[in-house]
Amino acid sequence: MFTALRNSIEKFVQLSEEDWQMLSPYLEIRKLKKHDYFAEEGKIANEVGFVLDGMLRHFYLKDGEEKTTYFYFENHFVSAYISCIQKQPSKLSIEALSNCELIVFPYQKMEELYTKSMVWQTFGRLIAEYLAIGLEDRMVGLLMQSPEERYLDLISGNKKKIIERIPQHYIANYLGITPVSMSRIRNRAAKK
Amino acid sequence: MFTALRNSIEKFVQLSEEDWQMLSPYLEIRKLKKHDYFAEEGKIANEVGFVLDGMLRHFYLKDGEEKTTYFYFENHFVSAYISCIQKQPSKLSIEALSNCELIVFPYQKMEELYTKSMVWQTFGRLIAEYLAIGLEDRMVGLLMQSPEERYLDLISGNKKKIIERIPQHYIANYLGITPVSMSRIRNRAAKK
DNA sequence: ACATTTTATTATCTTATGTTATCGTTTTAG
DNA sequence: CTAAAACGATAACATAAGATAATAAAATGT
Repeated sequence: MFTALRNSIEKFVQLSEEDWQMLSPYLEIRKLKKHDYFAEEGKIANEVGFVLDGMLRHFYLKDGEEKTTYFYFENHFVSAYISCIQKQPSKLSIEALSNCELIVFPYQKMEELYTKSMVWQTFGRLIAEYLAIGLEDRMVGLLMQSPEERYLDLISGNKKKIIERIPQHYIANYLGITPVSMSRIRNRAAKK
Repeated sequence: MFTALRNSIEKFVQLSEEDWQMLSPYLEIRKLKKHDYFAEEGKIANEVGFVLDGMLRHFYLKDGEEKTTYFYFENHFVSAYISCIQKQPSKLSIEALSNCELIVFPYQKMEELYTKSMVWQTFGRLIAEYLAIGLEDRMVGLLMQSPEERYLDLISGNKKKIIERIPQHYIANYLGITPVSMSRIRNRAAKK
């Protein structure tokens, strides 16, 4: 039932049966319809999800405009993690881009596990480190590459699937450019 | 002697005398002269530093050019942390911008403490979370703000000190623009 | 199946940025 | 102290990106 989640956790730490039992009673399945929200700006988030099926985006509001800055896919965690950690109202919203099936558990429970078990505390550290590594990578791309380089990197590489399944104006946001500009980049790239 | 470090650690976790004794034997003072390196691209980093005095920058190489993307100041940790975590050759170098005095300890020792003590494991998690929060913030700025907005944010706010102590072309790198462009932004801003 | 909404491309115009180079000024190193 | 290097401002030009609008195509909901 929850084996996909367990497998993903075990990429970080090895779980004894006992460890797993500490978490599993608090897992539940949640289905989201396209356009449903998993987290909302202004609310303090306290849930962690794991995507069994579907995809989601997270976005910030600036001057009334939605700026999509991240996507979530199958077999990955999804959460307004920063809001959970800081216990501050979330600055971002998370919306389902398709019908989704998630495993959900309360972040509060996670924190409880941190204090009860060294294995879970370690997991918490490794997840945060993993997050930081991803963010650093992304930031370096934004600082050191041109929009065109970022686009070309995205459509090659292992994230090719991203570009195929997601509306382009969201991708444009993700790359830090306007949809119009991205369309031009695509045009230029196609001619080469 | 090492109280500044201990105070900074205790902003994250409370240390018993015993906890502190686990780390303190491995601390040493290191002095760097301006232009000395604390970490070098291509080498696997395994040191964490704490800045007692001075400042440093970290930079990546792109097409033979140095791109400065972060600065380190007094009372903050400095490390090629990603390289330590991943045990992969560092993609960045860290250079002293002035003569510096650091407290240094091996990251390996940190990892050892993680396994030996829940307090230190917790500290490891909180540090990584803190890092992730900072990176997320920075990334959002890069994605959603114009260079000019980023510059204005930088010179207001609590990081004002940054701009005053650091050569402008490094700041320009940090903001993701060229020194020339930043000079123009300064010019425009001054006229208002 | 159809009307509506969303999405992507293209064109035009404006503006900001990158690139390269020059020129004082300041800082640095020996 | 002096020569060399680093630094910051500015100019000129080319390029790319933002803003806006029009249009066509695709996806969506009823």
